[in-house]
Amino acid sequence: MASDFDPTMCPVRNVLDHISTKWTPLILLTLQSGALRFSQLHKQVPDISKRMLTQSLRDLERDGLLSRKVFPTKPPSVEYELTELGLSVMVPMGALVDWAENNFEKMKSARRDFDNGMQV
Amino acid sequence: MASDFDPTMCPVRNVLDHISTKWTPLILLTLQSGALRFSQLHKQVPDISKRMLTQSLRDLERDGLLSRKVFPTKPPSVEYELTELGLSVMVPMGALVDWAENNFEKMKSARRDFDNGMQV
DNA sequence: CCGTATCCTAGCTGATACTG
DNA sequence: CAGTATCAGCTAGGATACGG
Repeated sequence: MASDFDPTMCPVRNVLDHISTKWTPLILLTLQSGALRFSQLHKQVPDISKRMLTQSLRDLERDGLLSRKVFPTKPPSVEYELTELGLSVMVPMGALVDWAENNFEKMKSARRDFDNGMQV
Repeated sequence: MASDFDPTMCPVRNVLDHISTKWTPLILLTLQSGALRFSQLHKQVPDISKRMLTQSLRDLERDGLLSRKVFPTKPPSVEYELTELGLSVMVPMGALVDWAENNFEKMKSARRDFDNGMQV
């Protein structure tokens, strides 16, 4: 039953795995307002390391969600910008973010109740 | 700069971390059509282990996204069902799933191009 | 300024066996 | 049927140092 299932063929799993990593949503969200350079992103996405920022940006570029433009200035500068595909994913993801902001308190109180042994 | 940021205070991070685990979206999606028993879920969510199913269900229950009802029959049966909060998150998440299904091919071809060295 | 390379650890995850 | 317990492997992620 389960063995005839190939995870790489499942769009839901496959896509969600790529946009639901620790940093990906925050990066996409930050770039939604417009193109940013590496150092700007590093400042605006709290607590991310350069290593993870680079890796996440590469993954997103690979998936066609953002573009990377290198300006051969001195010192070099690199700009990241959402592609059409990247902008399009921000519609549903934006809705999810809105949900998160609107229902965070409900989840917190549900957790409090559960932890206090309210489960019947 | 980054040190004045508390991840537990960030709704986006906090909520997304909980609904974007490996199994959570699939479980929510499966329960969207109605209540299911543990064994039914185990069959319908491909490749999940009992261990992970139990753990994911507990987390979702703790966050108030689903309810757990035990029927003291012999042998016991347990039903899981989305709460109002769980149903409400399926609106944006359903949109994301739709996006995933509609844009999976685009992502795959973007990846192919990238891997073939098309990056300028 | 924009990365890469290397090492290292925490915790997620699966496999397996057992219980009420 | 619906879990729990235990153990081991893997890998995402962080710290640090270095390079173009």
